[in-house]
Amino acid sequence: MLSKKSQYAFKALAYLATKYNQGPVLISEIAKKKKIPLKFLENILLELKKADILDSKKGKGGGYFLNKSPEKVKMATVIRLINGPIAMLPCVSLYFYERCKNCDEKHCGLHDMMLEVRDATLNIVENRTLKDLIV
Amino acid sequence: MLSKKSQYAFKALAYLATKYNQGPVLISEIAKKKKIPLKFLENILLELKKADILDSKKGKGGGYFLNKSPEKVKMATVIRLINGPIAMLPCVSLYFYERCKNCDEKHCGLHDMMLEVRDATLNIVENRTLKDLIV
DNA sequence: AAAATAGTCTATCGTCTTGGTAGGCTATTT
DNA sequence: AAATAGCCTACCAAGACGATAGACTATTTT
Repeated sequence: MLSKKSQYAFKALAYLATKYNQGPVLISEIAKKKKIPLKFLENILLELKKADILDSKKGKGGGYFLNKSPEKVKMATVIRLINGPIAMLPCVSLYFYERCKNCDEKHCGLHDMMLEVRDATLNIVENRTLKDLIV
Repeated sequence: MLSKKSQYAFKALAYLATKYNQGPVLISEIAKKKKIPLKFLENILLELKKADILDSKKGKGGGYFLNKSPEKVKMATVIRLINGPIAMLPCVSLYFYERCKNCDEKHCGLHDMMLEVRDATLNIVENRTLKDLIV
């Protein structure tokens, strides 16, 4: 399951995507329009900024805005950043890989199955972007 | 990510699948062979029994055993029982559905995308069984 | 320069989940 | 009756999750 934080992140990003190239948007505006707790949203946006997905401007007329066009931000990137691994097991994760203890990956049915699930999922989230969030 | 509990469950079930129709297997045997904390495994097996996946026998010569043949136990069933929802969002879950607050499912890009992910995943885990865990 | 604006940073907090343990109880066999 | 082996209830520590507080810094306006 995606955490609430991830859902908030996607709502905020979708909102910013609709405002792309229209200047900075206030955290408070996003929080109000998307009904996200303000201070919680602050943390999320900051994290997205540190990952170079967003940029910000301080002072009057400031706010947050997308650092690149919506179709350049992959869903997979955001999920990994805010939610963590996409795979169902560490031993089949690309970005959060960990070897299985007491289990030979070459002869593990669970491993093989979860690898399939991972690929099926990646096939979607690696090929969708923030642009697809705007309906 | 699958919880450690789920991974233990699958290891235990895979072991019991290899012993299908060979009489009861001691919890302690499974725990030892699969390196699972004994008391924790007790809980897991009991849960699987209550869900009619396993059955047990008390007293000498007792133990746990599969209640039906390995190919009749779907991966999806076990995941839902031990791990919870398969979908990434409550609003696209079949068995744990919850309506989205402040979000119209008919016009939500995230919803549509997560529906795709869910279907891709279900397509695998609904069509694989414990039999596929044995290599 | 001062005041206002708006993001940044650090810390904290209550609650729930996760992983695991303990110990007694009950049913079945020998 | 004694031994075996699963059943049940309770508990606990650590960490994750969702959220909040408050002080700090950078930028703009007056």
